[in-house]
Amino acid sequence: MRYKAGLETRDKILQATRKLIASEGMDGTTIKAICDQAGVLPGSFYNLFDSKEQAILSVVRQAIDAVDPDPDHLGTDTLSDLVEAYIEFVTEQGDLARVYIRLAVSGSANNPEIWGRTMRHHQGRVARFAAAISREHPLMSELETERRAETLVTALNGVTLHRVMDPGFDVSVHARALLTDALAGV
Amino acid sequence: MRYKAGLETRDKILQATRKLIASEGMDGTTIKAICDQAGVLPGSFYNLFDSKEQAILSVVRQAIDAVDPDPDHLGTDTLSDLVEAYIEFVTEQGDLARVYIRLAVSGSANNPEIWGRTMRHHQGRVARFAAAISREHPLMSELETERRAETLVTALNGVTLHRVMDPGFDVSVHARALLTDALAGV
DNA sequence: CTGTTATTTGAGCATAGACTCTAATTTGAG
DNA sequence: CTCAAATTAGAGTCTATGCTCAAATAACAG
Repeated sequence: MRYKAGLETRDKILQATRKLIASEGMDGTTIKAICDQAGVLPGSFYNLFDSKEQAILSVVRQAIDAVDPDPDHLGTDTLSDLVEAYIEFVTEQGDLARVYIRLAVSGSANNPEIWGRTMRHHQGRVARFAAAISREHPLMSELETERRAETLVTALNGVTLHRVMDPGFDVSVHARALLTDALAGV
Repeated sequence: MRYKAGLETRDKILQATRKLIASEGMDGTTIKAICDQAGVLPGSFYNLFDSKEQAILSVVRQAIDAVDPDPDHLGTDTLSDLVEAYIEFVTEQGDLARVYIRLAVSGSANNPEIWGRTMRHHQGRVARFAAAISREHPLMSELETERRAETLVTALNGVTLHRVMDPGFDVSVHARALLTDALAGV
């Protein structure tokens, strides 16, 4: 892939794949469906991707990146910043949020590649949350900080999980409540 | 199906289906895999079930029933009882917990039957949690009670979601933390 | 323009999956 | 024991899916 046309086609295919994973799931996303949606024929698909799995992995990477735009930036985010960023991700990028949740369930089950990625991402995320908590509560033990961060991150994913099922579910209310509760007793 | 042999075969098939959904997911669960695992041939399967979907739905029902053994019993459970029961379910019945989480993601997406069941179950569960909160905090407004119940139930599902990915994840610690936090600021 | 390389086309292959059918076997009520 | 009904066996059908390939077309560096 070196010409402009190829790059555009690649993009159309990835968009189609993303939309399909979000609506049909990983297994329900077929080559035919991707090609129809992208307005492309199988030959073109296989000119740009080695396999269906490769296209799916690209979308998986997009989703993970979208959750945590800058995972190494152990910066000055407050816990509230992190939660608000997550709320925005879930509400503004519905398709990617769906992909993100499906990752954990369908993807991780039988694909070690996806499982590894997801777990590493989760750990990084917990570390980031823990750092924020630690900044706001310097006296809290490291163990306690870590535990609170992990509880919060998994709980937030639960909220997203429910949102994926029920589009009317108000993510922001429940996510903010989790944030408040998480540090209420400190 | 009226003879004893048929009932036993039916049972073997459902066990196999349950195990397979837990390990491979709904789409990964094929007739051949079910039959191999159950030690049965396709002809027997279709003598007892109309379709693959019917077998899956039976297991789905099992999973939902196992989460909330007695959903109409708006009894005297405390919130802690409910959380502990859920912890036990997740840790003691790993396969069904996996099925339960997959329900929400893979199942609900394209199967209105499963989606409806899951949503109804969720509502019932939230109501049960809300009733327990209300009993323990009679002065709390109904709206607030409901919201706290819903946050807690979805957060607990998030903990289960993570446990499904990482068997080493300590459900009880995080679930109990959610319980404590949920009412810490009251 | 030209020639090389990238891209697209679309028919086609191989495999796997859901499900069917008929003949044989087993069950158990009377 | 008997016989109708239930169950099992297992080969076979049909469709969908992932992927390939050779030929035709488009892109673009020089």
